[in-house]
This record gives sequence, structure tokens and C-alpha cells, in this order.
Amino acid sequence: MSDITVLVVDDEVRMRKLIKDFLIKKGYGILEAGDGEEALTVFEENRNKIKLILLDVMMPKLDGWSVLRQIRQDSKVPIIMLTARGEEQDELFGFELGVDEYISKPFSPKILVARVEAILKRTSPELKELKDYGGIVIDPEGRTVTVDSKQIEMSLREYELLKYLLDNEGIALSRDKILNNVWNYDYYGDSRTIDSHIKKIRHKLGKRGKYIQTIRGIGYKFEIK
Amino acid sequence: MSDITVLVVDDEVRMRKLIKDFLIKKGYGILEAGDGEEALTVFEENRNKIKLILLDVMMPKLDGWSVLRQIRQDSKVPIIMLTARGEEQDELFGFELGVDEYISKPFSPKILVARVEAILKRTSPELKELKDYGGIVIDPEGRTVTVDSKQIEMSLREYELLKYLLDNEGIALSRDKILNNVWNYDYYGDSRTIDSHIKKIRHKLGKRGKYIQTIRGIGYKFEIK
DNA sequence: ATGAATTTTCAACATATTTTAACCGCCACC
DNA sequence: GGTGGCGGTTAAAATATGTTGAAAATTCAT
Repeated sequence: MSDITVLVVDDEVRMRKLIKDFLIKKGYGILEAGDGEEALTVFEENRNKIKLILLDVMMPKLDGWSVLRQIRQDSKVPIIMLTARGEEQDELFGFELGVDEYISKPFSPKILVARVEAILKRTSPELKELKDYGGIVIDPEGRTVTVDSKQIEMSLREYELLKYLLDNEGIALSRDKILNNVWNYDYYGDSRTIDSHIKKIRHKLGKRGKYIQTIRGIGYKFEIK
Repeated sequence: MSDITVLVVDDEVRMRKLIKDFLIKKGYGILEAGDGEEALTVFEENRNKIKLILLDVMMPKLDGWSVLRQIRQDSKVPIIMLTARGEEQDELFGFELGVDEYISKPFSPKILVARVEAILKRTSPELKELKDYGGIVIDPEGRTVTVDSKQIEMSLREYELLKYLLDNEGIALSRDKILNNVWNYDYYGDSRTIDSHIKKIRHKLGKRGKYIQTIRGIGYKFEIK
């Protein structure tokens, strides 16, 4: 489970619920606060988990700007301000205080999610997309393969071939298809070459190697079983 | 040792000691003054070293506002005013005179330190945030690279290439990508020239050179391991 | 502007790794 | 029980990178 949590601060319950639903769908954890004071308390208690704050400007007790200032005294956590229409004149003021983004109400959930993801992506490296296929973890950015938490060295073809199989999890792939996708389309050679690579990959995957199944007469398939 | 010195001006010895202790712990040098006149004297004598002044408002002989005004006549040194509760109405007045921050007594040491660091960070270049990649420290402003506290001479391309790798820590970069980002986009030459530079950089990085990994068939990747 | 010093690029060779082809023996399927 | 497909193995071929040094380009100082 992702331990990336977003703190949503808004005095309207409906608004919080709306935001919450969308962000949870994206796999983030959510914490809520209904006013500025609560926001500060919740933030202090969950400092390490909170990777982003969505902060409404207009709130009872302590408004968004005050919360922002307090938090900025000793934290650089990204903050997105939620402003009602017509409050734009404050933007400059806010940027000086370290506001990362503004979203003005009413907003489309799509925009909200997009901005949240954009900010989190640039601030939380742990968000890198790692896919886990039954103990086999592949990181396309770093071009690394990890099996049961141990990094495995893979050559170019090995990596590409494995990735192709994983991307097509559960689908039987013919040798032709594999050749056309992993090798250059103009490769004209023995399709038995694939077998050699499969063998090496299976070996490197250790006990997970059996996830690569042979489909007699066709080719191979990756399936976790 | 840092030669950043903070001048603490307050008539209460206890208060000065409190502040002093915390800032010394953070590695700053401290100068003290017990009243406004002394403050001006000490400031004049240590003008070049003093990078920040913490200035109490209420003081005998010459109050904080007068000191502020005097200093502002020919110096832009950042000043944080220490105000007693209930003096907030003066804030606007102070900002015009070039007050950078207010901290109202009583304050938590944490807040004090946080604000001091925030201001120094943006005003004292020598405090600039330097990123440390496993012993390799890069300063984009100064265009310098330090390995295990020893500065390394880097040529233009070497620096740019290393910086690009560091900026993309953990990401495998193809030669194409590297060429397009580090060289001018219209460079048409041998991509093997990258290798030459990599070799030189690795050599200069010494034992840290191994953090630059070659991804066979792709290019290179920087990763601390 | 000129020459010196440095940096960058390139070419050539050395090494290392990957890919491929070829062969063998086994096993599944008819 | 034959047979064609597959896995395993091996070594040669192909490719990629490391290394070196010198030419070309650029920068710098005079």
C-alpha cells in the first residue's frame, strides 16, 4: 500500500468527500481537517506521511493563509490552495509564501487529480512506477529487475524480452510476435534464439522462472500461478 | 567553519542566552548587544560578518525601531523583530522599514531557528542548499563539484554531463537522450564521445565513479549503491 | 590578433558482454 | 514407439564499451 497521504482541509464536508473519493481511487491515503486549527494539529501528528496539502482559503477559526504561514515556518510540504472565484488577486502574495499551485472552485475532478499527480510526481521520488508481478518487480525508468527484493542483472534482450512478457501477462505470445516486438522488425534469424534467452531469463528468475510457461507449438506466456 | 554570524539584540540576558544556545547549536556565530546603542556599535564593528540581526523592540536607551531605522540607512542586512504580545499592530509599519520577519514572544525555539534558517538561506549564498549524492556534492550556482569534501575540477561538458546524470538519479539515460540534453540539439557527431567524457568523470570521481553505471545497449545511469 | 593551454571530439585498438547458431538429447504428443 | 518441438549447452560471431592518444576546436591570456 502506498504511504503517500494527502491532507484535505476544507470546512465543507461535501467538498472534502468529493476530493477524497477521487484521490482514494488513485491510491492515495487521505487525512481530513475541517478548519485551520484542526489542519495544523493533523499535520503535526502526521508530518512524515503527508506529502501534499490541499488547503481551502476560506475557513472558520483560522483561514488558509494563516495555516499556510504556520506550516511554512518549518516545512516545505507542497501545498495547493483552493480558492473561490475572485480571490485570484492574492496569488502573488501566496507564491511568496510557497504555494505550489492554485485551483479555483468550482474545479473539475480531472484537473484536481492531474495537478495533484503532477506535484507528487516531482516531489516524491518513491512514486516511481514499479510494477510487481508476483515477486518480480520491474522499474522501466531505472531499467532494473528485482526478484524477491534482490536486484538481477539483465542484458538488453533479456530485459526487453522479460518486459514484453510481463506487459502481456496472461497472454500467449507466438514466437513471431515476440520477434517482431523485441527484436528489430527486420531481424531475420532463427526464432530458436528466443529459446536461449528464455532459458537465461528463467534461470535468473530462480524459482519465479516457472511463471514463464511454454506454450507448445506457439511460444511463451507469463502467468503467475 | 561557517563564518555566518547573527547579532542578537535584547536587554534580557536570559533571552539572549536562550537564542544564542540554539543558534550556536546550528553552527552560527553569535554576537550580542544589550541595548540599542550597543547594537549599533557592534554592528558597525562586525558589519561584514553579521548576516542577520535579531532585534528586540522594547529596549532601554534606544528601542528596536530606532535601531532598525539607523541600520537601514546604509545596510540591507536581514532583520527579524522580536515583539512582545500585543505589538502586532506595528507590523505594517515595520515592513515598510524593511523588517524581514516578526517573531512574537514567547516563541518556541523551533520556530526561531526555522525562521532564521529560512531567511539566511535566501540571503546568504554560502548557505545554499547543496545536494549530496553519496559524497558527490554539486553546486549549480557555483558550478562546482565536491567529492568527499574535496573540490574537483570539471570542464564544461563534464560538469553538464554529470549534472544531467545526477538530476536523473536512478533513471537509465540513453545516449540519444544525453546528447539531446547535454549537447546542443543540433549536435551531429559521434555519440561515443559521451563515453570519453564518462571515463574522465569516473576517473575524477575516484571511488565514487562506480555510481555511474553503464547500461549496455542503452547508455548510463547514476545510482548510489 | 596570435599563440598557448585547455577542452572536446574522433579514430583505432583492446576488452568485455551479448547474441546467435548449431548441436544434442529428452519428452510430450500423436 | 516414433518424431518433431523444446530445453540445455557451447562456442563462434557480432556488438558494445573501455581506453588511449592525437587531431580539431575552443578558450584564454598576452
